[in-house]
Amino acid sequence: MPHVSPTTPASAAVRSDVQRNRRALLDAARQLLAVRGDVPMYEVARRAGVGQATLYRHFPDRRALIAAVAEEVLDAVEEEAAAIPPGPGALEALLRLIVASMVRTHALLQVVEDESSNPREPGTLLHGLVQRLLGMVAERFAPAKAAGVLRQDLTVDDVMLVLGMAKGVIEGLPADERDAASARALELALHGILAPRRRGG
Amino acid sequence: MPHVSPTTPASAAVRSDVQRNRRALLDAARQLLAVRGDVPMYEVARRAGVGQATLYRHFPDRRALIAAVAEEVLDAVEEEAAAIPPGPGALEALLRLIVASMVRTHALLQVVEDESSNPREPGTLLHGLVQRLLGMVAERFAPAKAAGVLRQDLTVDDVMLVLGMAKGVIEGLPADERDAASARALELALHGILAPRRRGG
DNA sequence: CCTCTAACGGACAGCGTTCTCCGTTTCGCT
DNA sequence: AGCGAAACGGAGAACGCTGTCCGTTAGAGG
Repeated sequence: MPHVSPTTPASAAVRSDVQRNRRALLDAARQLLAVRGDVPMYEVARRAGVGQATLYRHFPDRRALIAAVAEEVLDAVEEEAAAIPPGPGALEALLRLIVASMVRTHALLQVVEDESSNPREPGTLLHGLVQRLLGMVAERFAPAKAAGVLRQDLTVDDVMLVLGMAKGVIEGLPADERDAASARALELALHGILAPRRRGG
Repeated sequence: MPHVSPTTPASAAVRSDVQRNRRALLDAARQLLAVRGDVPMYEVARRAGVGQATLYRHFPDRRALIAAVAEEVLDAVEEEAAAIPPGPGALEALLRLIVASMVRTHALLQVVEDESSNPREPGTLLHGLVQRLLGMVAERFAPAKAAGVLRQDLTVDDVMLVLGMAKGVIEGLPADERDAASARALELALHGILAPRRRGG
């Protein structure tokens, strides 16, 4: 059997409708996840204009869909982050970027939640994404700390904690208030709510 | 009909089993809500050792039960808060108290979530509790601000935002890490993650 | 144009949860 | 002890959601 039968190409090219549907599903999911995190699967299918079976053929379950959306969002964040000039201020800029993206999709919120719940446990579908997020932050953390921009007792975990804090503010807030509230929250996390100290204590 | 029939007391005293069951239900709910926020109602009934119908007779729906638990927790917080010496530092102490209680029950998390989602909309079952929480904070906010302990651009809303941030850190975290993580988060929110400024900027 | 196959879609089975119905028990009073 | 009323409990109806089944459709190559 060194050759294949006529009508069965060895490795079939991806059919056009498959690509199209996958795109439609991801777009639909992203749009719906922008508003709420607990979107029913059939809503996603409906919005994408496909049957539920198609959805499940592309993504074996709910988590897989969320992960796929989150992955695309992370891609976008990474791309935007690439435009940030490296240096002590890069971490702060990255945080603003991430929080702004969290406002736009609950998929990223899931990633942040997963990070805080089981930081080191692999096996989760989201784990790879958590690692990516962690990596992006860690990369900018070191220079910032070295330059003395950050408190000296700070760890990367603390920075991730800040993302968890932003999550708390965003979720359950009507969409049109998320931007302002999360920006303010990040501002508070960066500078604190107490009056500036005179010295370095 | 100025007098009542023998077997129907005008305003019946609360039957002992009613009181007992109500207590058992609230205790069961509080214990279960300490771990997770999405406890099934029948679990609460089972833990309390009563039937589901009894649960629903006492609390018309899920939200009513949560609200009742939250109310008791808020009572406790208020009592503890009374022991805080008034003054500029009272707000910070109160925040620690509230966050510590949020760690111990998801009922309070619900209140905080409700606060952020519709701060001014009455009608909600939790609205009264939100008001109480808001009141407790506001009471200590003014002195702190006047004493210059707080940043001068700060509003009470910002302080509530800090509670929302703590919520984000707490929820979805395994119970045994909540204390440390939320305390650290509060610390960050109070002082910020950036290095101390030399002057007052 | 024809055929083969992979992909599709709607309907539905299954599940976990909320809330209700109704026969039975318990309380409080005499 | 006896009685009426109120509260109880388990069983189950109703619901929303997830994930699957199978007859039908449509893509791609000959």
